Amino acid sequence: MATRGRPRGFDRDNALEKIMDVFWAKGYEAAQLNDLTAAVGITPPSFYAAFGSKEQAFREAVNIYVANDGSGPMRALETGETVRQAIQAMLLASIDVALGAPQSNGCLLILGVMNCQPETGPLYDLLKDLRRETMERVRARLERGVAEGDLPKTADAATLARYYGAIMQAISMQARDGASRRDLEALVQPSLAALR
Amino acid sequence: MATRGRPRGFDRDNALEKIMDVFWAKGYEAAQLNDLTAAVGITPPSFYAAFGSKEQAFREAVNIYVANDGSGPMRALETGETVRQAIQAMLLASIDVALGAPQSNGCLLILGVMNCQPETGPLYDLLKDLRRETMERVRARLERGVAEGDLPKTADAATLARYYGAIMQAISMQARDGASRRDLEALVQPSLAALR
DNA sequence: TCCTTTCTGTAGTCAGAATTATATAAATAG
DNA sequence: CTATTTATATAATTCTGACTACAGAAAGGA
Repeated sequence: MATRGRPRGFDRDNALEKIMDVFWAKGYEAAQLNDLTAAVGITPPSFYAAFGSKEQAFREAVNIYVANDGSGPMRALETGETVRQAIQAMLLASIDVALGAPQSNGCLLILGVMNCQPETGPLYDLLKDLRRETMERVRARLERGVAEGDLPKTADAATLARYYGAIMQAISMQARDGASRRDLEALVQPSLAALR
Repeated sequence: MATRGRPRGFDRDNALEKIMDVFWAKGYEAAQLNDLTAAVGITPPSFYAAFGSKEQAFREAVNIYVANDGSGPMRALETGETVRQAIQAMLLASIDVALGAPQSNGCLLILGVMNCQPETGPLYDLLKDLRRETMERVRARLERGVAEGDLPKTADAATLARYYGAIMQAISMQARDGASRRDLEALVQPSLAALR
């Protein structure tokens, strides 16, 4: 059962990378099909044959983003001896992600779908769920910190997890507003004061 | 030189309030002319005769937002004996604003124009400038705190101002994501730890 | 009263953007 | 070689959403 029919004239994975870059740079709604097809170097019918629709392409792009470019902060969270080191590493990795965006700045999961168009609701929810997952992983790490004695028994892991989720969102927003690496790194120390 | 011609059939200021509510709830791009005219109860030609264009209407809406609904945090900043009290009052006022939005949630200045459509660039910059102004007022208050001995001489007012600007942005984002008042208020205490 | 001015309602125009119909090209299976 | 299958390119189609032409209505001024 070899491949039948005319073979695809481009590499699908490679194309998906480029599509993700466009979504990352512009967000879902501002990324026009034009931009997507131009970035890959294909025409609309090829795009639809390969990815189904703009929305499905976005979902796939989010998947590879989570697996690759966007995975730094969550990996950093598992490094370090203490909670404080882990959180700090996560925040610094968030800054890397925010400044590493292709054109614009900020994290795809945070800024990819902001508008409240009725039709983009499902994609907004998709990203919102991923943000919630992120917060839960942070909470798990904080709870471990409490268990290991890094944090006092009275520390509220859920509250602090929400707090550091907020800091990461703010990093992306300020990166979008043009903040420099130095500006963003200056947010880290103040935010770590909450761990005392 | 009394008024000439047929008088307008609606109250312009009242209409502008309703227009602002729609922009606040949906953001600039998601707010369709349909929504705006329906909220006021007028037809498109009346809208254009009174406000010029969607963009100009948005600019006017931002103006009255800054003057009225959105003014709470900056007024709160001037209250309180200590810097800490002032900042805390400002953050709590931000929560009021974020939760007081008509339908959706969050601050108009923070979430009103998120997309990077080329044509919305000027409006994005308009809001970005207002956010920068906010940060500068916070910095001025922090500098006063240093002068008055509320904060150590070594405190970096610019960094802390950026930090509290970030917290307010995060409050709006989390409100948009459905956070409750309790959730948002839980962000305040951790963020105040940076003032020690 | 008649003219000028300005607003209002109906019903469009116009541009932009996602998606697709049709014909053609490039591969495998028989 | 022919048929079948799948991809591609050109050129629509379709829909949405900002904006407006035109005719009629409501005021003031001569």
